[in-house]
Amino acid sequence: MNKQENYAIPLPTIRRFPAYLRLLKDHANQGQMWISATTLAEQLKLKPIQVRKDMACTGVEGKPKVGFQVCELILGIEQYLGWDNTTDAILIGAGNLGAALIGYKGFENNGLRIVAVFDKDRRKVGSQMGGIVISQIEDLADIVKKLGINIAVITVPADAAQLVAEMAVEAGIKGIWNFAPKSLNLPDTIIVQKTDLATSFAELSAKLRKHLFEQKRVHGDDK
Amino acid sequence: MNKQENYAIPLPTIRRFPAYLRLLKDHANQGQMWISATTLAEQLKLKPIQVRKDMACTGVEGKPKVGFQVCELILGIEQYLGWDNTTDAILIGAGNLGAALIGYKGFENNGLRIVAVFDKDRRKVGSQMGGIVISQIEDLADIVKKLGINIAVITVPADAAQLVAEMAVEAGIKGIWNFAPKSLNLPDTIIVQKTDLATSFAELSAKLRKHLFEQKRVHGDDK
DNA sequence: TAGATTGTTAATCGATTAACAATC
DNA sequence: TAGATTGTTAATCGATTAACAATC
Repeated sequence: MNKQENYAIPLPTIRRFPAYLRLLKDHANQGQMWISATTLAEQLKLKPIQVRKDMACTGVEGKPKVGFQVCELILGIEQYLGWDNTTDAILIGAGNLGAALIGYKGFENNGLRIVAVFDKDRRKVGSQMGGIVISQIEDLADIVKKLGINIAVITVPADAAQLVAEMAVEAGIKGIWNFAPKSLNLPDTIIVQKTDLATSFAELSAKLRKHLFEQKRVHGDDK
Repeated sequence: MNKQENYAIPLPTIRRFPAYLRLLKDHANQGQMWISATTLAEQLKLKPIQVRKDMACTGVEGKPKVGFQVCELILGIEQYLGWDNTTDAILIGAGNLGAALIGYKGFENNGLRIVAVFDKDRRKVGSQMGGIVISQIEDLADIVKKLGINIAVITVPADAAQLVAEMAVEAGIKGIWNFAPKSLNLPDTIIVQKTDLATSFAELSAKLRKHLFEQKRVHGDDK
């Protein structure tokens, strides 16, 4: 058992892992063997001490004056996230967002493979999306059970989200990645992760507002 | 000047604002005039005290025993985020993700209106995406300046992100919403908000891992 | 009125940052 | 060796949670 399995890694650290991973892979591709926390921090606009703390969570040890072994860090992060193995998942909702996600190159890097796509629109059923034939939603339970799928990605409109989520859970799905702007009401045993585009835009809006406000003050329009 | 302009609202609170907003609008549509923090908390799986603290940030005051006026809260949040007025923006990268975002109904609700779309692929130029004609990227500066646009949404592949971001900044863009999985290197004066799909998936992966680990322990497979 | 709910003040919790000895 | 970098321990900062008086 790894040391870090006992103590939960802070959520902010987990959120930074993917950015580290991409950067580390870039460096690995360029043949770089070692990298320091200082360098990583600079390229991601973080503080070196924070990078060192984050790297400590992976269990990988660095060498003073040299830094960390790039490959070790990559493996450490991938192992922690379970991205070293591929996990099969289904996608529900063959709209624009679903298409974008399937086409999104990142999926492969994150160890997620969409093996079935569902849509309630009969006209879409039978056609392909990213090389995967779209199935009718009535077949969801059968396919999930047959393939032993645990994860569902939900990209249906908000008003359909709760219903398809319940269908997925009924079929045996354990984890849901929800892109619908709707809070899902499911048993506690189901892991739900929401990705809300509006949340991110709210952050931008707040930053812009603050920025404009501060500019105003500097220009003396205010007190 | 509003009281809350002086003190920054916590980022976690800002991140929760969009979910509150959607729920409040649902209630408003159903003709509900008042709502308590307790009810909001229940529906979003938060604690009542947290909702009260968040609502306090909007400057809206509630009535003991009754709760908050739904419309007031909606206006309070929208005003803070600047979502009560429409802001024009451009979108760079007419791929699947760009199409999904333009089609995404949420944009209108968030006061963001895409008025121009750019792509470097000449074959796409001239065709439409969500009712907007795609322009060649060479015209970006002219259009941004002519329309006085401040915000750019970037949905190009990772390796093109830095370049188009620099073009946008050069043209006068002040805020960037970056969907490309690449850390942008821009002047401090530019507000950059990234939306990283892998970040969200990393959270789900960590939760699943923890869940599996705890299940294992319960079943006694591990000390 | 009684009880639910608000808003405020204080306590707790957790993440970030600082300081510094250890080390290659 | 000297200096850059690590890892650890302590301090700081900020958000969440608890407690409780005020109130409709």
